Amino acid sequence: MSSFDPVAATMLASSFFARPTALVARELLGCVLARRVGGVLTAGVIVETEAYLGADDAGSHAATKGITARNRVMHGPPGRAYVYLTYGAHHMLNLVTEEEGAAGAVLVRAIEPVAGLEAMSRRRGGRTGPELTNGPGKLAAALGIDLTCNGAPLGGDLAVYAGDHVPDPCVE
DNA sequence: TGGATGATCGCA
DNA sequence: GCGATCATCCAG
Repeated sequence: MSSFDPVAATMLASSFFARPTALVARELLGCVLARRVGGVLTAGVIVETEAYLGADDAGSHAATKGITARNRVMHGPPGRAYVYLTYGAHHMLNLVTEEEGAAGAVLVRAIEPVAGLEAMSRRRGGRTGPELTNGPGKLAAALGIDLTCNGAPLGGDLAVYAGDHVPDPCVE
């Protein structure tokens, strides 16, 4: 019963991502990231995100003066997946934010698996536990995210849903 | 703590 | 065309 139900959940529309990156990153916390591959549904609650504004963030790939093939997706329309391979062995799942023309993306650093645990564990080489998706590269591998998902629009095999009850954010 | 590993960026 | 960098993960 702990399984995630995409039918009852509300999928986040592109308008949700067409907002300030920092805000989207914060709002994404608690949301459910769902991935469907070969009819197998895997999903996890986003527990940690990192906002990458782009031009102002030196760590972002968009820190360069112009738009490169890699940052291209960042500058594109929101509500799309930006998959990036780093260290030659790990994929990073980013969600493009801001409206088209503005660079922005949110890196999903960690999620808590709620559905398709077996599939995730299987992809992780039989590993289990919180370490399944306790890291950027881990969650991408667990969800089966690869470079083929780069630039893929959300709503298909990859989508983000709002939790049944989003906790009231305490203003700090 | 350090190594592995693939792709990308900037410059000549 | 070459060298350097990268938002990490795993093993001992």
